[in-house]
Amino acid sequence: MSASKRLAKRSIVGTRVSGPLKETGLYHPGVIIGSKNPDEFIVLQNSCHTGITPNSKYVVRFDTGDVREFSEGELVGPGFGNVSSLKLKPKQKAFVTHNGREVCGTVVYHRPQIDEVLINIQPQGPNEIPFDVTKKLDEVRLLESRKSARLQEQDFDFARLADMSDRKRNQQTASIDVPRNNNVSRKRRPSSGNLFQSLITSSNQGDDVMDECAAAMVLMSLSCSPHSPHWDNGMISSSWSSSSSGASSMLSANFGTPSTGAASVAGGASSIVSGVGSGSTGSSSSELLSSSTSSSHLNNCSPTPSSSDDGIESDAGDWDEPRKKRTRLIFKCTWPGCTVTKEACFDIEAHVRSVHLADQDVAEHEEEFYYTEVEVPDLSSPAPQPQHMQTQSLPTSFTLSANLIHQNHPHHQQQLHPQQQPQNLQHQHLGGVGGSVSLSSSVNLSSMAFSPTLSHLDMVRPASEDPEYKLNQVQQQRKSPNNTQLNPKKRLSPKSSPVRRPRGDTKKCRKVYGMDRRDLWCTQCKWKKACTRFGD
DNA sequence: GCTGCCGGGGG
DNA sequence: CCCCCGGCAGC
Repeated sequence: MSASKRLAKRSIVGTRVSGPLKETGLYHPGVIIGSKNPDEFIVLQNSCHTGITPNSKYVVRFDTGDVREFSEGELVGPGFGNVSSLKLKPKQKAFVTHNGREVCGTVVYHRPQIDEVLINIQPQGPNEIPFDVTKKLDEVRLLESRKSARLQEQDFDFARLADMSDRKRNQQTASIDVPRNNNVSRKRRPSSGNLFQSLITSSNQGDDVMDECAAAMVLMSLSCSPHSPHWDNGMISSSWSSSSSGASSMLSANFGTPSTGAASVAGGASSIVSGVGSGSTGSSSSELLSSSTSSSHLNNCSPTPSSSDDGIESDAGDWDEPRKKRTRLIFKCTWPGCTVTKEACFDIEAHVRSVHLADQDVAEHEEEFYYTEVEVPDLSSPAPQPQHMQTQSLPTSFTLSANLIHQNHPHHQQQLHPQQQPQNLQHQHLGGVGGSVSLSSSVNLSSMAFSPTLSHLDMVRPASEDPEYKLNQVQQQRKSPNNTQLNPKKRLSPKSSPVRRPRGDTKKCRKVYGMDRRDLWCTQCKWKKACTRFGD
């Protein structure tokens, strides 16, 4: 039950998929680097922006470097098609598990009528010889597994796994639970490992979609339309800044409908809602983060947060376009007392690492927590400077996104999957449930509420358990002048007092069933863990 | 003292 | 991953 095992929500960008080359019909591995959706804006205005329409095109960069577009149905991968629907062609590169390890081979033949795929496995070592294996189609993968299965699991919501195992054991809930109280419940709705997967799933189920759209429309109409002044002026920029504005407040008020409503919307449509700010749910940055992340992939350490991207989450970026031209970003060291600013992320990282972290055994990318982007007027631009564009510190969410940008900076050898990064960060900086030290003692909700999130998972998960919420807390703390914990090691110290979960006041298995009927307890109660059956 | 549950450890 | 339990802390 460690926060470090949780992952942040994900965007479709970065998802590994396999797509067919028209020339050969063979599938090749690649990564989604964006999407194109001609209907997007219209859909958005209708407040039913699920990010998916039948016309969605996904831009996939093959591992070979080729970039191609595919429609949803063409792709195979998490959230997309399944190999089981394919007829594999000879010479198709495929991965299967053989003797407990993943091996790579090429398809010799595929006989769908008997569900048999003969795969020739190439030798993996000098002492091995090629051999053939026969597999069923659904045992064949077109994508290499990422790391171990364990690590793969960690890409998913850890608590979900616990829930699933619990559910498996109890077999008492056929449907997905909705948290009764999103503030303290440890129990989360199972979250898909892939946003699109959940979106598509709900789309396929059909009946949820309209409800989600309707809910989103209600939420949207409560605040403002895309045409409203708030929308045009305040929201986007406030979403990028820590400054307060009426629009933001309004958004937070109107969208801060915690779990009761939001959870029911949880699946696809919440991305709509979250696209305009999830407000006081407190989780703030996620999809904004994703947006920047996707941009970062394309722009490689560009200091511009929302460079244009055809990706599905680039809405803010599109609207941000006019502002972008009038401001620029510099990188400011946030180490207490240090006022160094740099033009390039590379430079500021070098500064932090060499000056502040030089004598410390810090984790990789640790330096990323010690600088932030600052938006400053771009004097080279002739455009007038609107009032709300005074020099502003960007929200922590953006700092994070910048960190993600840096992940792809050439000087980082380690090319992290964008989805892995939040976990990485969290792992390094959050000690346990509730975060380390006094992270949750003073949470500046006001600024967090302004950052929109485009991730529907925010709406599902209690804000307090949102990884990015915690990251925000970390960074809020770091930015706070009252933050006296200068040494990251101190922050990370396990000695630091974790914030204990408030004691639930509802009945627990122990009370309900008593010690003599311990076999009726939920697994968690048996294990002296937080009760999942009567969780608050 | 009872109870909930976190963190850690064994298998 | 399953299971157990020491120990902390709220009540």
